[in-house]
Amino acid sequence: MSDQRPADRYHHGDLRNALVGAATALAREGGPDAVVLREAARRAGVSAAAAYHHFASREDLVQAVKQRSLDLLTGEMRAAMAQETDTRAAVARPTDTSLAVARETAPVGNPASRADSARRRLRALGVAYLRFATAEPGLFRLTFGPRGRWPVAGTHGPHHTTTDPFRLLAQVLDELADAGAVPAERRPGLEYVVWAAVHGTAVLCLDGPLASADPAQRQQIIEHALDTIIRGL
Amino acid sequence: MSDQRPADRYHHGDLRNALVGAATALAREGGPDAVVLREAARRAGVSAAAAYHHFASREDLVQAVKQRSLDLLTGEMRAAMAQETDTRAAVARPTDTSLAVARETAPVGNPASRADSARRRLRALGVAYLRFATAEPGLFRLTFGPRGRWPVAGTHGPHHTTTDPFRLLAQVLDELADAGAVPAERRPGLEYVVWAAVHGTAVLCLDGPLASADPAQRQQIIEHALDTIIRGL
DNA sequence: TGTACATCAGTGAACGCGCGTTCACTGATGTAC
DNA sequence: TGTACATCAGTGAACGCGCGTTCACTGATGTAC
Repeated sequence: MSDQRPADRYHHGDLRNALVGAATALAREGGPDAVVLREAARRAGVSAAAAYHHFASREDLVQAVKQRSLDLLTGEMRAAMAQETDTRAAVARPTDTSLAVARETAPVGNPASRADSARRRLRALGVAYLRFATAEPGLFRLTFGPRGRWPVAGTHGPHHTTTDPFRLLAQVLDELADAGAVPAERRPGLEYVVWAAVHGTAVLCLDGPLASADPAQRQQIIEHALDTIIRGL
Repeated sequence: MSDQRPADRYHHGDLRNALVGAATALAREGGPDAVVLREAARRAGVSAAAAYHHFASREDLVQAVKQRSLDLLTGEMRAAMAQETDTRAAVARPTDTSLAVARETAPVGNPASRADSARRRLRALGVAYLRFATAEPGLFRLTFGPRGRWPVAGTHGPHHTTTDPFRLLAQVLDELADAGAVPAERRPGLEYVVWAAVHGTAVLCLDGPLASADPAQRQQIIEHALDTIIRGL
């Protein structure tokens, strides 16, 4: 799937997408500062001015890239969580292959096993987040830099108008609280605490002292961090 | 103390310092991208070319700002820790006003009280780090951005050739391990785990979803995060 | 104490760069009749 | 089915911007004799 326009056509047909694609590639290669409108247009095989029929400004284009990047992360986190849910469900009910999210299948088993399974899912979410960060450092820095596109909680009730990764995290923490693995008084705001710890680990791996560590050591720290967070709940 | 050169003098006398000072002010005001060599020279009352007698390049100047910023953070963390040490020492020995760092006065009291006091110091370090981040977001982003000036552990033995904040953290964690509050097998790499959690909290407060939260809520999350980390050790 | 001179730390003008953005335009498309 | 025309999505040249950096230079300083 090339973003390049076919040479024989005057109209591109899907230029907006092509520009976002090219800009995303730029971000992937060089992070936030590498997202250059003129270069994205060049890669799409189009004049720079053409971009202004689709975006009000460079910033507008960058926003679109951030959104696309966040969508990618969301997809991976959903997949990681669904897989963990499947695994668990498969143990209990071998024939169930549904992709239903955790909440719908959670109230199964005794509290201890429910807590265990929620902890596994929480860990899977963290692993997915960190995998994305290390696999796509450019996109990660763009999405979570200053004026980034952070997932945010909605203001209208729980699990409503909420961007997905945040919602997934909230869901798992609710399960842990329901199973008694997190005292009720500690539940409020816990999303931010867990997120901060995982995000900080990503930053240390990408830009911090762990950037120059060898992958094995990095992986060890990641495990250590996830263990510590879960233990601290 | 103005960085501006006295109008009647041709030679500045302390231009290098003045440039770093002006550049630091720029970083304070606008973060990494705001550190513009020409503007720093302007503020120092000097031509842009003059800067090249003191720095090889803009990047060189930026490095100096990063170092200065890290020194500021180091100072605040040392102070926070010394104060917590003093408080503790004052309880035990009211007349002792020395600024000796914790390690030198640590082996006092039973393990439980030593652990408690180390936990208080760990918390104080975290609070100081977060206070710096929120008080100086521009410097913080510069110092801990990509290609930042991260404190790093030295390679020659423990607590050797180590930048200070890292060393302080390692010290407190050693105390906790000595007091039995951290199982020995979990001690290696724990600096990075704790640092990641605290750093992530800072990022969420500066650039993330907590940036738009009111200070009271932010403070609450901070306390929650520190509690969770310490509990998870 | 005075003078010649090397050295250091400034000046100001200029360069090239690549960017975001605007402009008047033109080619292609599709719809009304 | 053909034609007029509005609309949309491109072009390419140009603009201004502020930056980092270089250059040949000059004023101030301090040291050797």
